[in-house]
Amino acid sequence: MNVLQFVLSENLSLRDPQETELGRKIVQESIEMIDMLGFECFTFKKLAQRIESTEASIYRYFENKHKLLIYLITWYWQWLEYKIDYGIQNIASPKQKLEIAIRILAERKEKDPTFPEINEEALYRIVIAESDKTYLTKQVDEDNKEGLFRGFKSLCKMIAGFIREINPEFEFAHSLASTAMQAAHQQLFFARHLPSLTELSDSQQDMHAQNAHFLKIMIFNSINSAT
Amino acid sequence: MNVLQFVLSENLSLRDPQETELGRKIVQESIEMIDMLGFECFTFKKLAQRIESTEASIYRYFENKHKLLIYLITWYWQWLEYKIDYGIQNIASPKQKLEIAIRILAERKEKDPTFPEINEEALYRIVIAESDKTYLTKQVDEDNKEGLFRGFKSLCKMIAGFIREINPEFEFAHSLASTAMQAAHQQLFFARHLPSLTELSDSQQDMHAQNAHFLKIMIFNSINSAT
DNA sequence: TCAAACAAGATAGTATTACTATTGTACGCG
DNA sequence: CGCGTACAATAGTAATACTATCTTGTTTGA
Repeated sequence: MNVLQFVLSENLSLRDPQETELGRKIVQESIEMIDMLGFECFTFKKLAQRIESTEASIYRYFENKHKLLIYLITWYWQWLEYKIDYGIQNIASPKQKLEIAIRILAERKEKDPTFPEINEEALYRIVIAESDKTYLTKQVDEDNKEGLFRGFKSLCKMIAGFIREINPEFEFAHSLASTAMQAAHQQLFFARHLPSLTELSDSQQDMHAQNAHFLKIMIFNSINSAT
Repeated sequence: MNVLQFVLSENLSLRDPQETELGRKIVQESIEMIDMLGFECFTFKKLAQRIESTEASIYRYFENKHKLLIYLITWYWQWLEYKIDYGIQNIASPKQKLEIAIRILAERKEKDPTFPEINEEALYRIVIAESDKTYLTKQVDEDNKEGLFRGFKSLCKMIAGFIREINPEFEFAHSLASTAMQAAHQQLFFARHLPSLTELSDSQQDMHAQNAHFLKIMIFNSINSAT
């Protein structure tokens, strides 16, 4: 048993994959496979072969691969929120809290021994390349009603809260927070695949620090604007 | 024949759809269908039924539906660039040029009689909901090598150019430009489907003006930052 | 004017995907 | 002992994303 585990929305899975051997295997191996193959080429059939189980068995945990993806992405956002929560303990200054949040958002992700079953580095790549696909669908409204996007929304609210603490007059706290959260990942994708869209470079060592620097400029200067 | 037509990359289509009746129909009707069904539910078979042609005939114009989507999105970015080019005629001040670009980027899109075959309003909705899918794939690097993303990159470069005219010291011109271009559409998507992520509201009349206002705050304050 | 070239319709076929349904079995618990 | 749970095994289906081939009708240019 784990020391810590996140409680994800009930609607995400048919049965809690953290509770059984097979469930944990599904989560663990699907991260590796989606990272390697990309979400479109990833199928339950291939996953079943890899974990030496059957398609039907996987379907008992996740309604379809879309829900599984949302499950993984949600886990990621909860993890980040947990890290930020932890990071701002005993810090009173809202500016400092926001700075810490940005740093954690942008920093390179490494294995977290608290969650031995999750390959956070692979999951991070999945978030960068696939997370938008969770909501860019025709069923977004139904999925949202079921609370499937709480992970992202919750962290956005937290960051927007820091922003409003700094300047309660600022009228676009949530817009700025969501824009920054998206940009944090998009810029890394661009750096790797469409480098002419960004100043970040995949080859530079401090890419993640540079990304945090960019986000800080964008956020802090926007907050204290005379509107 | 049209007065004006954009020259899109050769690699986007197997044969130029602007040249034939069938080609124009494919483009025209695919816009309506993707807007209505969403990209995943849209198929060449359904399109063929609608235009009373055959799947095989459509495949003679576009290798697959992914390329067709890129074709449409590219058309959109070229159209925006053309509108901005037109809008900044005889304007010398870089600040003003950037302001115009932001306004055009964020404003509500209406039918452009210059291009009678294209339903710009539907295409705009497609860009908002589907454009990220053009590059969030495992073949992004090959597609990029073929020059399929020139439309987006070109406009990004243009906007980054305005930014650097205003402040040549600013080190994240392209990052800021790409972030703003993405945010411009994302915020509208959020306003409609995930309203807790934005201050914009689908119901407010001046949503697009508000969006432009948000982007201006973000961009102009970032540019003149002391780094 | 005749033939070659091309556009596009008609038809058929394939591998894969995303499921659903049913049955059988091994294990643990009261 | 009997019951439920977990899961394997197998089969089947509709739809998708193509590919291939053959035919017809139209244009064109020598």
